[in-house]
Amino acid sequence: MATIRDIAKRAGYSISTVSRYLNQSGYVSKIAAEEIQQVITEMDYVPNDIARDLSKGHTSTIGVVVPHLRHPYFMQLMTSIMEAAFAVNDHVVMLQSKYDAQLEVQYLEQLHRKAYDGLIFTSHGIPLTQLAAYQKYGPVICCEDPRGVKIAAAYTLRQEIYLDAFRLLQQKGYRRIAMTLSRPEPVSLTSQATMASYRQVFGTSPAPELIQTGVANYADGYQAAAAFVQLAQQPDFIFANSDDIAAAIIQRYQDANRPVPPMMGQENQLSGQLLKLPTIDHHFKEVGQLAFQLAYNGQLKQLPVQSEIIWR
Amino acid sequence: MATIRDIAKRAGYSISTVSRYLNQSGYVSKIAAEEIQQVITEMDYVPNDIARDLSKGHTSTIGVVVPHLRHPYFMQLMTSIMEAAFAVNDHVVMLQSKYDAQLEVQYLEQLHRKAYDGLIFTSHGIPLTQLAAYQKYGPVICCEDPRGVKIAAAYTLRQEIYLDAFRLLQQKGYRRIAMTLSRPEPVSLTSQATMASYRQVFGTSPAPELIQTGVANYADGYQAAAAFVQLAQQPDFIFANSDDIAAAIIQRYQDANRPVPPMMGQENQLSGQLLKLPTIDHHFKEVGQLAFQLAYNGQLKQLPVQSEIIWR
DNA sequence: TTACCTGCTGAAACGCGTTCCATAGCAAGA
DNA sequence: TCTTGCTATGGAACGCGTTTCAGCAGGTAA
Repeated sequence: MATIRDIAKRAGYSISTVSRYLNQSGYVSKIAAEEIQQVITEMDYVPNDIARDLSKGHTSTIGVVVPHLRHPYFMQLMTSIMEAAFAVNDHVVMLQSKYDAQLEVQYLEQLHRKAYDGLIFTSHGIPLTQLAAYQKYGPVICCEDPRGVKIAAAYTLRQEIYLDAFRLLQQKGYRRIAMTLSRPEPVSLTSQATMASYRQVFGTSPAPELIQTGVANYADGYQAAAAFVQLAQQPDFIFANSDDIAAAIIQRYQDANRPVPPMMGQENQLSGQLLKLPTIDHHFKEVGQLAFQLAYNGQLKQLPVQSEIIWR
Repeated sequence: MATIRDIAKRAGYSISTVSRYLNQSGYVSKIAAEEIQQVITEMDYVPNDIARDLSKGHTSTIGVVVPHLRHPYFMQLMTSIMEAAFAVNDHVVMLQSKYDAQLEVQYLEQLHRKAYDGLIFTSHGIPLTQLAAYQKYGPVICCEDPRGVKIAAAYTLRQEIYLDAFRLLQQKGYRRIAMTLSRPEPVSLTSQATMASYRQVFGTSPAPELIQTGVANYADGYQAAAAFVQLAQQPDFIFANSDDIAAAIIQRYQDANRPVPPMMGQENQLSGQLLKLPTIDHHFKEVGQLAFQLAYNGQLKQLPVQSEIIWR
């Protein structure tokens, strides 16, 4: 492979001049430019990006940590982050964490090692403070309410929208509300927000038999719904953690030939549109864009985004 | 930031010894190892990945070119490629092409510039031969039948499965079959395979009013279905290019209060399962894995994968 | 005693751009 | 005529690891 030195030698100019020509910076005479270009074409030369990165001290790449891609939440975030990165010619590498603490730390260490210019955690298993500690090595952005932790963040105001949602349900007369959650309460902020909102609106915790945790996808939902179907006293409403999961629950009720309770989902997914389910759109597109901006500029801001209830 | 030279100096050993210690290669005495480790810990040192990449001459990163992420085909491929890359500690960067020739060439040039160790095209706008030409700079893998072009490939045998599918439909007595396609025939190999198979089984091309192109997602499908709904002579079967799109078509028929023709989708998506639609599973998971292997090993093999009709 | 091997270490070259700084010709302004 | 100042260009250091190779103990087999 030809290097910039080969080009310089063959063209009869110095490395500096060739570099200046390549980057269109500084002075290069027209004649020099032409001669250099000729040699470049002849030798099929292109500068080596790795060397350039080393010299510049950055990679124009940001890492996005996702537990997995099954949940549309991550998909939507990924997509909008990519879109934003694309606009400024940055690269995005997807990093799977599976909520594995070791992997998450590994990615943070890679930030330290300059493998990325910044790191966005769409979700995480290790404590937020630990993420924050790595900010000395580069931008680390989380996608949740940092609640006092000094870390860059772009996130939806879940608590607020859940309050609104439960108030709406209360107002519509629902009292016995079943729920699915992705991860149990102490671990997941989303679950925390959901439960806290419920308690605030209804004054009590929901009956334990009305809560199913560990529900992340259609299959989980179908499985979890079995518990609801069996209940002697049926819920009068089901608050699912995604439209797909709501769809799975409906399926299970139908397969069991039982009347399907009214329900709502989240994420405004295709399945919800198909089944005309009410849903909550958390505006993840905006969250992703903001997260990227924070990573790109290295700002330590915290940017909340408003969610939206879609009733249908 | 501390460098390996700082560590060497402070520990009183040479750079080589530190490097050997870091990589657990060659000889390092126990005492040296301990002293070096101590200094590393003190100075919070980690080697710089960019420098390492430059030295090694590769990035442990492969690029995956996707037109967009809306189509689940790309999602599934991406996911399985990532999964495979993850297993060997490689990184995956997602590259959006939007079928833009300029962008595709840009990514190929980046391969030349060593930004990636290999490049997987899940789809492409520029000719396959042009992709093939870049193989001199590194592995370039396509995800379609290369039909004689010398390029690494992992792909599903679409033509075969479409033949099977149309034969099945013929056998079930369907004769007036409507279709949705993502891109018009000369551009898209998938569309080509679909139409060729149709012609081979039924002896003629389908009536033009039964074909809708440019249909890539739910919204497109809903739109395109309007044309079918209006037809005086209704199709007796609809062959959609994805389950989601089939779902959209059903929706449109229902919204228009017209009887819904039987139909099948592709991709074995959630919507298809929900609506109990027959479908074709193209086994993209396997395709993605194979594509990654080819990129990783730099082999110039062509690996076809069998699809599967799921009738329900 | 010579030959050779193993354990351990360091100097220096290498990978390949970018950038700072110095040098120099030449023209316009003082 | 002497400064400035701009255009052009080159030398060399720099970014930071990896790797090759030479060298030097101490030990052992021939």
